[in-house]
Amino acid sequence: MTLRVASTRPTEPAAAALRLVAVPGVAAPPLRKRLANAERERQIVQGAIRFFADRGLDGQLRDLAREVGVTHALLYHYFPTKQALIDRVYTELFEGLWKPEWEQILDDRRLDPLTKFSRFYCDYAHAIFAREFVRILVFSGLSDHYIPDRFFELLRNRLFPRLIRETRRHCGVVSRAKPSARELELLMGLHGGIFYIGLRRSVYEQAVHGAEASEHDETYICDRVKGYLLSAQAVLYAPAPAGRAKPPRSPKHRRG
Amino acid sequence: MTLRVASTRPTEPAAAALRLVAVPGVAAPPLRKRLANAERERQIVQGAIRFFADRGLDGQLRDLAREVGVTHALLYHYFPTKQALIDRVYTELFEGLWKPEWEQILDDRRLDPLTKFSRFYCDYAHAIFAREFVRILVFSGLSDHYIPDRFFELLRNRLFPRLIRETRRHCGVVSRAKPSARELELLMGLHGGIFYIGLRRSVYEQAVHGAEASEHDETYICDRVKGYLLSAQAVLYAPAPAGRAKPPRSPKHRRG
DNA sequence: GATGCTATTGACCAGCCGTTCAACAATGCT
DNA sequence: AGCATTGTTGAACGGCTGGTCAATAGCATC
Repeated sequence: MTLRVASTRPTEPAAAALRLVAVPGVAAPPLRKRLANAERERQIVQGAIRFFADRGLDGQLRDLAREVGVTHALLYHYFPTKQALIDRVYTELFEGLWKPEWEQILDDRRLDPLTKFSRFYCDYAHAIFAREFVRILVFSGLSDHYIPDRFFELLRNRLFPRLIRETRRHCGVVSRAKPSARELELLMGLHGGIFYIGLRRSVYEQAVHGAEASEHDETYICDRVKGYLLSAQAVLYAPAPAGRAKPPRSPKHRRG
Repeated sequence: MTLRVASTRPTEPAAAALRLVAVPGVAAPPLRKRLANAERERQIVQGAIRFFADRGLDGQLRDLAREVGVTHALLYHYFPTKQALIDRVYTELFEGLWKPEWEQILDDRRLDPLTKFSRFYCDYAHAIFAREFVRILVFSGLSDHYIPDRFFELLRNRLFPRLIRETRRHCGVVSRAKPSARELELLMGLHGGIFYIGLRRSVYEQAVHGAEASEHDETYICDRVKGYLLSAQAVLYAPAPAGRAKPPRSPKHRRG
């Protein structure tokens, strides 16, 4: 609370003047400023994104308002209810997330699959690793599922089919069959492993290896992409060798 | 609320008798039962694990109490504060999680790296994918970090070094050097990708591919393990081929 | 069956939180 | 300068929530 003006005193003529005196050692109190409707709304939404990403969707409106520098009552001038504000945060966060150019890259006939995968995942990671997005995605997943539901729908429809297609192409497989569960699962290994980077950073806040690797993301991602394409070749589409594919013989090995 | 007894009426002699009449169509109200201290405590802790995993650590004690079938005041007979109960849930969830046999598997000199990886990750996945654990891990990560901090410490100290060692052995590399960031990151690709399975199931609650794959986890995990070891060989330790390793040439390619 | 121990409860408290509203004041218009 | 518009606020309300406590009642023991 940076306000130093006696807030209990009810509207006193001197109050307005008092607001203008600079309190030494304290940031200038945000005096009552009347903003354009759209401008203030933008402020609130941006503040809400940061706030809810930090404190979760259960964060208190009074705290959010304080961070934005307004009274919590003002929030109700712009949004009828807290849920409406959250919904706005959701859509704000969601739209503008998906870049159409990603699909262009993956459909570009001049590029080979490895290049497509690498370029796409480097850029995708860059976009997806925003702290706000990762955390609200997870918060939402733990409660109402709104963001994950929409997000996975996007992935399922626009991304995974293309990636499987390119995987097959890379491996010299010609097929337009629906991606098999096994193909998808191998891809999910790559995809999930990359998302895990964002999870470690924005949720666990653990730097697993010594360096803060943000700078080297691309190297690591390219490593993984190469590895994925290589293993797809060997694991999914390789002609079954004569030798037995030694099963792991785990403790319980039931098969439904 | 299944209680049909007028709860506003203050202690009336007939109240006790009323509790015993079965209300038709409603589950018999849990009449006041006096349990052994340890037994009730176990009930509460188990209930709390399920409850907090579902509703998050912000869940209300009154709701938890209702699920357990007691009054929320009783919780304070066993735990001095809500945080104490959460701490208990944390330790309960955490201890008994790590199986020493995992280290035995990875250190077993009679097994080859592929077998070690496969057996370990199949069993690890089986243990780690418990809905309660995954969700509380994430809840905790989003708030106090207690569980992820401890969990990653475990992974960093007991698991990753062994896995890197086995990776090198599989690739015919002899070195006792500290794992490099690049080695670790490739491993994190595998590890995170596997954890992502649990995330999809217990947090997003999205079945990415058609089938509910719980039964086939082992197949998919073995695929990924094979792929990882293969790619480690090719990506990390392969003698650099004469040809250029085509860089992905992403839009922004700055290097701090 | 009486007694003691304590597990269990209902009632209560203080503070928190979403929501409402009348009053106020910054800005634009005339 | 005066006025209308409306962005902004303080105060209040009702329900929720963690926590407390005296009173009650199940169980063991004799």
